[in-house]
Amino acid sequence: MLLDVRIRMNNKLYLRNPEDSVLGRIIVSQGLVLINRLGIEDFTFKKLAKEIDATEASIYRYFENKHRLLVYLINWYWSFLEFKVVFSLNNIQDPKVKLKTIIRLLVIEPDKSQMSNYISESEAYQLVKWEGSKAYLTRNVTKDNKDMLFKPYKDLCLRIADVIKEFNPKYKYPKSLASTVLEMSHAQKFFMENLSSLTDSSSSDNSKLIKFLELLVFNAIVK
Amino acid sequence: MLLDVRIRMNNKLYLRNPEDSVLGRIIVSQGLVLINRLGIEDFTFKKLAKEIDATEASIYRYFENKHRLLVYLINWYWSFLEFKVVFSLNNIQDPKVKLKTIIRLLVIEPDKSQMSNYISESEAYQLVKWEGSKAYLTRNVTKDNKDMLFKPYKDLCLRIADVIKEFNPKYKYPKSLASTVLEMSHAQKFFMENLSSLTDSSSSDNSKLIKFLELLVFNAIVK
DNA sequence: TATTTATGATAGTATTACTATTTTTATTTT
DNA sequence: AAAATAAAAATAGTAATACTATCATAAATA
Repeated sequence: MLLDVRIRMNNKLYLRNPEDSVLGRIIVSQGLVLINRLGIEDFTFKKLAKEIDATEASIYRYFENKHRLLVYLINWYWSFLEFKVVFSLNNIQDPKVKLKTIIRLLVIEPDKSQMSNYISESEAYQLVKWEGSKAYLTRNVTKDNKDMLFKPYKDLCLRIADVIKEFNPKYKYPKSLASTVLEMSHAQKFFMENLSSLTDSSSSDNSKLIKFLELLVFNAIVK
Repeated sequence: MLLDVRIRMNNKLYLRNPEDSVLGRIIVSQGLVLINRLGIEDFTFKKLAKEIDATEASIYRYFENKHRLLVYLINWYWSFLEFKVVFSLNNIQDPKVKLKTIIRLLVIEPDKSQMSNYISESEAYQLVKWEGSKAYLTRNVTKDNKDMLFKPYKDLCLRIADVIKEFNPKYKYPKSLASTVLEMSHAQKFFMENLSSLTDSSSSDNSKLIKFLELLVFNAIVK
C-alpha cells in the first residue's frame, strides 16, 4: 500500500498555494534541498530560481520571503511527524510504550528514499535539525504566533504532553518536558554530529541518545 | 568591594581587540544593545555606526562581520557565567547543592544594573536567550569549532558535567544532561515569554522553571 | 619632531531582497 | 475554435546589505 499523506498548511504561510501547481511543488521540494545545502542565511530566491530554472519573480508569487518558505517547510515536518506519532500510537495502550515510540520517532532519521507526497522526509529532518529554532527565534514571534505559524509544533508538543499526563497525571510539567524532549532530540543530534564534546553519544550511535532521553523522561515522571 | 572581571577572549573572534580602545568597547557594548533591539537578522554595522556616531569602516576594522561580533558577545556571556559558577561553587561540598546553585545561576536573570566591566550582563543574557543557538547553527560550525569559537560554551558544559559525575559517578550521560540543562534553561525562558503553550511555567515565574529543571536533573542522576 | 596608528570621510562594488511591467504561454470558459 | 483568464517568463529597477579601498586627519608614541 502506498499512501500519500496530505498536510493542510496554514494559508498565512504563502501567497499562492504551492501545492496547486507543478512550479509550486518544485519550489517547495527543491527549496528544501537548497536551504539544506547552503544554510538559510546564504539561501536566496535568486539561487533557487537558477537551480530550478525559474525566475525569482515567480518564486515571490508563492512566498513573501525566504523565512516564510522556511516556516512552511518546518511546519510541514512537524505536522507530518504528528501524523506519524498518531499513526504509530494507534492500538498501543501502555503510555510507557507510547512514550518510547515517540522518542524513537524523534531520534531515528527517516531514510532517504522516504518521500511523502513530493517532499523528502529526510531532507525535512535535516532542515529541522539545522534551522528549526530559527523559525521562532525572531522579533516577529508574537505576531507569527498570532497567525498560528507555530501551531503544528505546539500541537505535537501538546500531544506528547498528553501521553506524559496519561503516564502520570500528577506530574506537574508535562508541556515543559514535552518541549524539552522535542528540542533536545534534535539539538543532541546536532551536537553529536558537530560539537561532540557536548554529548556522550557518538555521531552514529542513536541508541545512546534514545537511552538518554528515555531515562530523562521516565525518571522525571516516575510515580 | 567592586571587582572587575576581565575575560580573555579568543583572538580569532576579532581583527583588532575591542578591549584596547574606547571605540572598541563602545562597539561591543552598544552592539549588544542594538542586536537585542533589532535581532541579529536586522542588525547591521551601518546602523550601529550611526547609533554610536562612528563609521561603518571603523567597525569593520574590529570585526570581520556581524556574526563574529555575535559570537564574541555570546562567548563573553558563557565565560562570564562560568566564572560566576566557579565563584558560587567555592566552598560548597555537596554536589546536590552545587547543582541547585548552577540551575539558579542559569535561570535567574541578572538585574539591569549589573555591569561587569563595560558589558551589561542582563543584555548579554537576553542575547543568549534570543540568539544563542544561532552562534553555532551555521554551515561553518566545524571550521569555527576548530578555531575554538565554542570553547567557552563547551567549558561550561564540561564543568557542569563534572558536578553531575561528582553526584553520581555511574551516570552515563553527564555531558548530554549538562548541555540539556544549559539549552533548556534558556529555551524554556523563551517559551515562557513568547510561546507559553510550550511550557508549564508562566512568564514571571522562575521558581517553577527551577523546580522543573531540578526534578529533571536529580531524577535523571539519582543513584 | 617625526612616525606610527586609529579613525573619519568618502567612494565604490557585488549581492540581496524585493517590486513593477510587459510579453509569452498555458488553461478555461464560452 | 475563439475569446478570456491566469500563470509564468523576461526584463528592469530600487533601496539596502555586506563588504573593500583610499586618502586625509587627529592622536598617541618614540
